[in-house]
Amino acid sequence: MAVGNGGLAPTGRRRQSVTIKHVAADAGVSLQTVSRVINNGPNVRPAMKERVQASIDKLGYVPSIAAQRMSGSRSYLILAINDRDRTIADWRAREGRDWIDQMLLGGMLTAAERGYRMIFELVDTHSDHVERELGAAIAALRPDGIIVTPPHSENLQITDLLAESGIPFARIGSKEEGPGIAITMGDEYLAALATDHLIELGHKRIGLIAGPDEYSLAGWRIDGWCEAMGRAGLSVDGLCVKGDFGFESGIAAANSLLDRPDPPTAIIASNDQMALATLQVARERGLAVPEDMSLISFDNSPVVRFTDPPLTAVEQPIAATVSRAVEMLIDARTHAPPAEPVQIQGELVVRRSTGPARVDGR
Amino acid sequence: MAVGNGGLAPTGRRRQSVTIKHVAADAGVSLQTVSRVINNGPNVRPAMKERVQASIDKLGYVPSIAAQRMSGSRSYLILAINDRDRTIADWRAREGRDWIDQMLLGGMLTAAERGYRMIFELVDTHSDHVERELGAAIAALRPDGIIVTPPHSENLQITDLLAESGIPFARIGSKEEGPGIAITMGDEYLAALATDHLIELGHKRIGLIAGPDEYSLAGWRIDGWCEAMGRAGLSVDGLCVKGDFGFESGIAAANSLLDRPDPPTAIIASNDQMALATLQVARERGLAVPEDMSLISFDNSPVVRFTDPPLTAVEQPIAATVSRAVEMLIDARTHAPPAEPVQIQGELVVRRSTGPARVDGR
DNA sequence: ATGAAAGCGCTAACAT
DNA sequence: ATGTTAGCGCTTTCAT
Repeated sequence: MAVGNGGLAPTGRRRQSVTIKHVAADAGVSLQTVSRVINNGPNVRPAMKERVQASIDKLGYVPSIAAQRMSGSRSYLILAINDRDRTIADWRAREGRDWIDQMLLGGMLTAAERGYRMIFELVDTHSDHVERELGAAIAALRPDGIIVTPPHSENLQITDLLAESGIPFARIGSKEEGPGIAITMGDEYLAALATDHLIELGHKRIGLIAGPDEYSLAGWRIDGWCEAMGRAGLSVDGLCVKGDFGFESGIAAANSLLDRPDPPTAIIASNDQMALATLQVARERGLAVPEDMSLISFDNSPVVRFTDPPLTAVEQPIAATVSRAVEMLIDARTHAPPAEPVQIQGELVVRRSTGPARVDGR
Repeated sequence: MAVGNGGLAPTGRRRQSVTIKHVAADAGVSLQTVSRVINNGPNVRPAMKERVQASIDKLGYVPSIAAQRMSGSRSYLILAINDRDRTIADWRAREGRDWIDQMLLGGMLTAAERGYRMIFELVDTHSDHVERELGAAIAALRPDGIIVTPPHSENLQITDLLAESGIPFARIGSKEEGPGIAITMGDEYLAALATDHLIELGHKRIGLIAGPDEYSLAGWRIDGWCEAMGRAGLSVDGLCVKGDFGFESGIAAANSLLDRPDPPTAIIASNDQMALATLQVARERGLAVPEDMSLISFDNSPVVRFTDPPLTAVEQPIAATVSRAVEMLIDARTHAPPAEPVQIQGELVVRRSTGPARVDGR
């Protein structure tokens, strides 16, 4: 017979079995005191607190988050917003991109530690009803914090709406000034890191397949690559081609790079899909990787470990980033969040798609 | 006064901007009538309904789910429970298992269509505080439906607790009688299908690497294989070895199968991890796949498309299953859910790891 | 077919 | 340091 339900006749409508009232009655105190204990409020004598806690434990009482929300306090909900089309496309493709997984788990575990839960919501970016969709989610849930990812995190229509809602929010993949906590994964540094790795291997012509302008992080990766090339005194002329993060665009970009009279001996692709495409192009052209051409990928989703050869890749620490975002969002109640963009550092995972440049320079 | 935050002074505590009251005032009706319109209740004249709906649209009103929950109605929340250790291990490993992704998206999209949201929760199976963990989640959220996956779906401690809570729940991967909606993915049929595929290719000795007894579905897969072998007049003697769904156990199982004086010419592994292990063992032994040995995997997670060769695999329709579960759970308010186990059919995806048996029988 | 009143479980504001 | 009161936004009685 479970705990709780103590004196309650099982006849009535089945509402919440054990409420704050039961606890108050059991401990012989007022509702308020119980509430204070639950919320670690001040002005409770240790002895009192202990007694109430004992009743809570005994009855197995857990506060209803709906009721907590109602009375003007927290909802204990963190909302994570992702782009609908992109998320569904990835999901359908089943090609092993696991950023939703990483977001969910990174966020969920951290949230759980603090008594919060995460809810995911898909929202169309390119749509005149963004406001309605997002506004509805906010109104329905009234979350205590919201996490937005690219491209939403750079969509002014969205960030303005969030700012107006008064709910703390984190912009992942954005370093713009403005409302909300900006968090990045050090794209510029990582691109430079990847480039340096290739330079150390003796490569002189290092191509970059960039992402679309719509994403600022695509630009930061270009910056990092340019910076590292410049530092080494290497030219970047004609070595940067834009893709759209899709496989097909990667094919085109890789071909355009390799069609040059003086083709790169190494290529950095700004995401896994375009790297996979580049790998295929190399194979079609009879170029061995890494003997004839080195390749580095961005994202490091699981699939790049299973290609032949496994790809050297820049790891995007998505779980850690979302986890940190959740923490800052929860803390925003009490401490003011950092005004400067927060950076969660990724790293380069060296595998077998990168090797020394050929001495003949080809 | 007050569309949105329009007239609201930013001074006061910021509560829900547009409430049912605003709508009632705007439409010049009682709260009750608005509530009836929201919930598609009876006894509202079409004209009235239209007028209220107009106000709702105009003000952009969205009901607060917390308030809806409070007043004894629905919470519009579906809770999905997964095993903590297994989920975290998969996530950390980043080996491309995507069942969480499939669950989340399959469930989330269907839930969203009906105005519901999904929340994920990790619970330890092997723990004396299952009751506390699960009970706390239920008490805090009061979801309208709960989805449990293996091994939870076959844990009596858990299913009993759920039954007692009075909240509709779905047991995925379980066909036991008892409370809750049982849903399976046709494991027995699928195992037979895989076996038949190999038999048609001329294989006579088809090994099975089974899953642990803890999972009923492991048994169903054995049954399906046995049945197909029997139908074809083939012996199963010594051709079934148990693993635990882990890579290492797959290595051991594959070795044990291939060490036989009369080794199988084809192997079915009960999940992807063990299939990957089998592939590695084959490679180590100099067996070409599929020339020397055919291999079929269960689950069809993204990674098996990227191995060399890509694996023929049984597809587990996780997204469809969870989607169906969500639907039945939501419908449980009105229609009684099916008493018989529901089956969502998977399929066999033929790739390049299966081929004709060698004529010499080796 | 509509409205008024009561109350869900909890916390904020105000006592004491 | 503790208790009392009012009310969050909504749905459920129970009128009319």
